[in-house]
Amino acid sequence: MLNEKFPTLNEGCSDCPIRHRAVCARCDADELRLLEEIKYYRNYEAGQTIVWSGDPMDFVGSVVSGIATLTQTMEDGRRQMVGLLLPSDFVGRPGRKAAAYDVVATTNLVMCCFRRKPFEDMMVRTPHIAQRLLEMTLDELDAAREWMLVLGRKTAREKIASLLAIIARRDVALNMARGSGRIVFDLPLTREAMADYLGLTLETVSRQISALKKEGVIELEGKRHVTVPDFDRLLDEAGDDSDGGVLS
Amino acid sequence: MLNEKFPTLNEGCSDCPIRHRAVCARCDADELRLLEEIKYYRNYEAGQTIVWSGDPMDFVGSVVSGIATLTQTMEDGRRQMVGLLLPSDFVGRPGRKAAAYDVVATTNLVMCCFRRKPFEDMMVRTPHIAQRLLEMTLDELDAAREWMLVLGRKTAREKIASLLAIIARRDVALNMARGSGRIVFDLPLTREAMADYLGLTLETVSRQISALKKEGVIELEGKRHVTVPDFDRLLDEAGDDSDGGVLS
DNA sequence: CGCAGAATTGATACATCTCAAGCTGGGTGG
DNA sequence: CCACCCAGCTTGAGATGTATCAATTCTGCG
Repeated sequence: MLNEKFPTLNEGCSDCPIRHRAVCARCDADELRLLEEIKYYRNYEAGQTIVWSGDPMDFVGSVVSGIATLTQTMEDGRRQMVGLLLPSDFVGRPGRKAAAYDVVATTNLVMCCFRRKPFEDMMVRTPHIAQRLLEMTLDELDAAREWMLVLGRKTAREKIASLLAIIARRDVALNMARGSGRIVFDLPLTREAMADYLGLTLETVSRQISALKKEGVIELEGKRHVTVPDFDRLLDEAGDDSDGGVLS
Repeated sequence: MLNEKFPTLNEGCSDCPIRHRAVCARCDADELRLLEEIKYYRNYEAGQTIVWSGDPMDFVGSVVSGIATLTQTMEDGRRQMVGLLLPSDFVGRPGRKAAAYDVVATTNLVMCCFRRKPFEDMMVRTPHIAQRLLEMTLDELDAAREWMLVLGRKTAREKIASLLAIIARRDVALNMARGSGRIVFDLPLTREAMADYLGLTLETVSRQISALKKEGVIELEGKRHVTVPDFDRLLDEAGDDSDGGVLS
């Protein structure tokens, strides 16, 4: 594992890139100090499995950088991705000893880990952590339900457009690269991972991406580099309400 | 609205049927007393919509008896159920002013409601409530992810078997009617609601139920009364691991 | 160069949807 | 009391979207 692949991390929480969004977001300086005592960083390489479903999991943590996936696998090998973990997302469930899903790093990944038991103890004494975790879990539940609509009712083309829209939206939020109406980003997933996310085969994913490209909804450079010239058009293909879908 | 349709409710929490499973499960006597001051019961008839997606929602609450559903609807009318609410399940999201989904009573329903603002205030002061809500939300998230596998990867027959297994399991837990290996219950959903849950058409639901019946996996009396002679056989048809699927 | 993993493209099979007709059982009004 | 009605359900026949199987092509890399 080459250290140079990963950003050097300052151990302090105060200038952590996910400080204001992760499970620690509401903690004050004192609480952060307590967290710093039980935390440690861990690096994973692209493709590496972080834990297997059913295996004991003695830590919980936050994705600091990179992308991970949660997937479920049936006995005969059918796979369904059930979560896409982006920076600041939480991994693991307090109170649960074994992983319920396979957790896989799809890019190089840095995690901020807490040993499970000390973290659980701290949660009891620190309402700020539990409050934030509740908020994040409610958001994840909304996202999961949104995805149920995609899986259950959308066509293959709409599924692809929905996924592209999600990734595009995230990149706009991160890079603030508005200005032109064009959105540019790299797909963080292989065609197969996209298929697992969308409940499709990788061939269907490939065909639909080709179709969207041919019709000018997206532009492709190589396999992964995507340009969306007109985001509203993409949303339209996704079958979403044209408004921002504002909840809360 | 005929009162006789609904059970008469003792106003006290102490002998409430969902006392030990709902959001108030961890509350002590003092906390319960505070909750009692802001709670009120509300009855809904089968088929009645409790709130429409997007409408303001000035209360949260628990299902006391009966069954409700959460559904999302696309502009063109495609519908996906994203939640099935059973007794003790929580409705609404603290901090959110408008409903994110349509909430519909599919049977006569009794809800224990709390006005939103007082409940939110109380949550801040009462960790027991927030803790329990976190636990329940994590469980719902697991259920949603389980359902994503069903929607994304299972065949129509497996989907039906999965739904029957869920309902059967719930009834076993409630009625403790073990003894013979036979499980008997009534479907609380129409074919159409089942279709909305499973991402199928109602015709496909009907055909698959007929097939399972013809092959002896289930027995039917009328349209709704189901007998499962061999639960393991049903689980097998659902494509689930044969073990109990024990998590946590 | 040549290999391997990732992706594309084609031909065909098949599960589910769609459209359509008919059935069933419980309730209602004549 | 019976005929009718209607929502819920079943069943059939044909259309269609996606999966499956198979052959190439791309791309980066040792």
